[in-house]
Amino acid sequence: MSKQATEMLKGTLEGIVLAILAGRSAYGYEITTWLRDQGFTDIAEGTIYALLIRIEQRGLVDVEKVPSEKGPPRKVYSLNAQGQEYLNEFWRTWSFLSDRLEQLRDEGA
Amino acid sequence: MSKQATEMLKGTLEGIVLAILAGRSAYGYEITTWLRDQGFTDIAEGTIYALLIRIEQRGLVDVEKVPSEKGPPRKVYSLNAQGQEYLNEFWRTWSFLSDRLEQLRDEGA
DNA sequence: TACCGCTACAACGTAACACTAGGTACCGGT
DNA sequence: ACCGGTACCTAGTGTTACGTTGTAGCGGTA
Repeated sequence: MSKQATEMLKGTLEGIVLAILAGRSAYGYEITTWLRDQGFTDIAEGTIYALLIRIEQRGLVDVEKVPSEKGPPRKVYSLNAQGQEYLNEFWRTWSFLSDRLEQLRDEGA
Repeated sequence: MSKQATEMLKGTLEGIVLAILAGRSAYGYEITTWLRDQGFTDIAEGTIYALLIRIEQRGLVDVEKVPSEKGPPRKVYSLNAQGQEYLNEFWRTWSFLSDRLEQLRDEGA
């Protein structure tokens, strides 16, 4: 992946995953494949798992172990109230940044 | 500053500064105050200077020392061809990310 | 003269995060 | 018995923004 994309993902990837979980519960492998389908072809699996553990430890998500037909049991994550609040804050921060950047791109100054 | 904003700035701040320099030449202190005016109230001075040194070493900007009426001489930065190309790449990367996020926000999934 | 505040730049160590590159384990089909 | 797909996890590395501190020139003021 381009170094630009890597750095730009810092902070936003967390928001992306939380936003996904706001729509529906999901497990790590599922999120990874979904991201790949969306065009994030170069996001490493390990990155997602590390991120999920982080947000779990921060208490932003609830976890449930669900046995799978194939392979080891799935850890299904779902956004809880605290996570929703954190996600709202994320959208506010991102909107601010997004607005500034759009302005810069249009005005050229 | 919120930790979210801090992380989200990684990668984007560089693009922001390059975008500013695409519009006009500027020196560190000027950029810092401009950013503060734009609402980036918590960006540290040291952060900007470190960033400017980085992009200078990568050859994205040209530098000219200009004596100042007040204080030490200014290092005036201006975007060169390579920097412009890098900036274009930045916009492409950012557009991709921005599109995905807008989609997530609207669909809620 | 002595001091303060503003301008302008730089250096040092720290925390957070995504990446690379592995590893473990379970299952079905050949 | 083996391989590929599913599903999860860990250790170490590099980049980046932050906080803090330091240097230095200049103008105003007491």
